[in-house]
Amino acid sequence: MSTKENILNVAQDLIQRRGVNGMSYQDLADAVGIRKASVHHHFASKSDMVAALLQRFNAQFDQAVAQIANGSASGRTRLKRYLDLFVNILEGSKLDKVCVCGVLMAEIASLDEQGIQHVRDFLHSNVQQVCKMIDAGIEDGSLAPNQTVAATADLVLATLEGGLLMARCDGGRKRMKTINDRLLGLLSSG
Amino acid sequence: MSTKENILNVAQDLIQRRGVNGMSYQDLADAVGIRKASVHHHFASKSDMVAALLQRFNAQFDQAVAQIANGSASGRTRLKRYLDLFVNILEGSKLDKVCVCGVLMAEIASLDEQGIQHVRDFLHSNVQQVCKMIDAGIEDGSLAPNQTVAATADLVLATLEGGLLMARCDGGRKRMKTINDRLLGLLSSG
DNA sequence: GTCTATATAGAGATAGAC
DNA sequence: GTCTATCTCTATATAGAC
Repeated sequence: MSTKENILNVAQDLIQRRGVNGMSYQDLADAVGIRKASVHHHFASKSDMVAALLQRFNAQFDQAVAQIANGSASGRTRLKRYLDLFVNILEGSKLDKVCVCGVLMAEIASLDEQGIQHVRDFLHSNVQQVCKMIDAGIEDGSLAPNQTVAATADLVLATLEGGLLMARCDGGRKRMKTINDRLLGLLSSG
Repeated sequence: MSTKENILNVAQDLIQRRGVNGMSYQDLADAVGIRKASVHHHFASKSDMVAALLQRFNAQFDQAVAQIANGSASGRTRLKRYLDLFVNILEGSKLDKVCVCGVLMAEIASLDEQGIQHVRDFLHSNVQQVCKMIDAGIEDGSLAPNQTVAATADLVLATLEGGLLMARCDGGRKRMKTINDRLLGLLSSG
């Protein structure tokens, strides 16, 4: 793995645990095993680094979500798998991880326009994909029909982002699963 | 208003907009119109200040919530009023505010044990009160019966905290209202 | 691509005068 | 209770040698 990728991996982990403002070039250098100046060689400024990280994260996450959204399972099953994506961000560690974009939404004032746009892209892309899953679920009868699919998708994403923060703070993976089960129950048919 | 209260007011505003790590004693001093050393006179350390702020915030919020939860309106109406409490955190300004505890959940790694406990207290207290509203709604028939009231209350809080972050990032108050309407619709009877 | 060294700025915090 | 002055540490960032 290249040093550049290595830096991004460490940066993502630290951001998910501590936030952008809680992570420094020194932290990155220490974790990767190089010097601060070497980190600057790969990413001239911190906002450059955050932008590169978000671009990569969005691409990776989009791919995982697309695989679920375009699957052949029922809409409900696809949605369940999507919810599990977020549960699996929590590893059960002491200072656990949450969604990258969840953290950055809370620190949005520290981002430049490019960073903010990446976070907005994450939201937009995810809402769109969740809409597709819900549409499929209504079509195949596994999810309850409703005239507000976009609002429902927004609700799903809000619950996931907020649920992760809550679960990390108190209750862990178990609490996150409980919230997701309840959400899926409310959206299911029958 | 005392200088101490003044500092807390400014601190709360800044934390809601920028986060704890995005706010400094210098920012507070500038906004209040005193010097950094004077801020330290009132709150020796930053974590002292955050603890005092959270204690005050929880007490104020608890009171507002209790007034709603103990009201005579239907459970559904009480829940609606509770959701509106969160909508009203957003003022429609450029860099808008979100829930204090929503921000701190994202920055939980920067808090000491006392601060973390205050955030947990916020969650616990709010979940409890939402449970009361849901119970009342089931009793009076305005909300749909379910065997998982605690999980539903968790879902409500997760949606509110995540919804605020999303709405501030993109869509504003309108988006927050849409999410809350959808949530209330899913929980309502009939 | 990595290093040492340094510049510059800001952070949280303290001492002591008024 | 507020001030000036200062301490110490850490932050982002750059210059230039290897």
